[in-house]
Amino acid sequence: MAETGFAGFSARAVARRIGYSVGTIYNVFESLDHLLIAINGRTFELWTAYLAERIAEGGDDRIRSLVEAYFGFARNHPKLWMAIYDHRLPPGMAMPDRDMEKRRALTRIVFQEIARQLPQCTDSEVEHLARSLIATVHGHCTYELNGSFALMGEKHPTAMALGRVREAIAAAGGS
Amino acid sequence: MAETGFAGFSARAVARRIGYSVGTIYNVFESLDHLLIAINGRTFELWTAYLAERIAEGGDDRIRSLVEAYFGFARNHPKLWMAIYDHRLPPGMAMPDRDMEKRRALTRIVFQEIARQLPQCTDSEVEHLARSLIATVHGHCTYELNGSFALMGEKHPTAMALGRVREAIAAAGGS
DNA sequence: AAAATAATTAGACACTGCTCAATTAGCCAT
DNA sequence: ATGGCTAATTGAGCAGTGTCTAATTATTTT
Repeated sequence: MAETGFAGFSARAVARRIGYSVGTIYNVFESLDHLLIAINGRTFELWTAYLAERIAEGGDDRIRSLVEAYFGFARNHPKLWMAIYDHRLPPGMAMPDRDMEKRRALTRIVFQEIARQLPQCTDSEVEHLARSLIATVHGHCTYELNGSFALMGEKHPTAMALGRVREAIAAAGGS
Repeated sequence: MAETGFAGFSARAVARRIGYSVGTIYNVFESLDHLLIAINGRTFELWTAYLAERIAEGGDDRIRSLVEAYFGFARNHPKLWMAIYDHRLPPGMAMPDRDMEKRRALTRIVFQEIARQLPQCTDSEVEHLARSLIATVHGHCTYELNGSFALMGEKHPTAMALGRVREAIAAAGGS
């Protein structure tokens, strides 16, 4: 996935490279969707670990560390990162809870850091804001990776995202 | 595209429904990518027209009209809207200028409205901010359409996006 | 060594994007 | 009308895809 990207990914190519036949993959994974969920779940774990480490080892400006680590992981693994959002579950299918939890773990890190900046806010307020800020940074990150920002001549997407986050935290009464 | 979505879209299905064979489609469009570019180009035109109309017919709060129209179009045509971002050009291929222009037209509307709120800012400042706000709203819209916000229990994505936009304009010295 | 279980495979099915020689349709001058 | 020319259209074929299953091979247990 990291090499081919979502569009070029196929179960048959995986089978070839691991030296098994297609059938074996379908014995291990119920369907291609399940394999993709597993791959994206792993990506979420890597991403979460990367965020945690960069925040811990970063300086006092934890929000800056968070935003830059968000971008950093996506830039280091662009195809893995994009695959997370390229894969859409077929209508009837629900994501297994184990994989949902991997996604929540990343969200929780953001909650914690926003809460730290807004000690006077309720949990509910923090969660609302955190979700909005995740969407904000996600949007900037998407435009960076798919080349839209480059096409528009935008050279500092990370700084812009950080600016938006800072303004929102300030508006909510944070530091 | 509006019915099947990007993943379920195929040239053969198009051929069946227009009563032609596959070959004809490939005589008209150089490749499937070119057909997808044409479809997404049309979507951009529809979207731009919708934005312009809603801003013109909306009230004094033009920023609200803009953000709500951005979301509104995506909600009215979720599969068409998502197809814009689902389709990625193969590495070597460049987007034809006629289609690039359709995308710029939408961006220009946002520039104009941001500039209106920030008469004291330079064009360059407005363009930077506008790009960032597009990314911000895009992120919220993506999370709404792909169900992430619903999963997280977020009920007012449009209001959140509008809030972020308002804060950013205020921080830049706008009204 | 035999029986039972688990792992693995190859092939078939229906689908995909894409190409191209062969056919059909439309038009125009004789 | 007829023949000739061009433009439009076709569908079979290629290599690829996800998915399923009967048959085979490995492994473990008895």
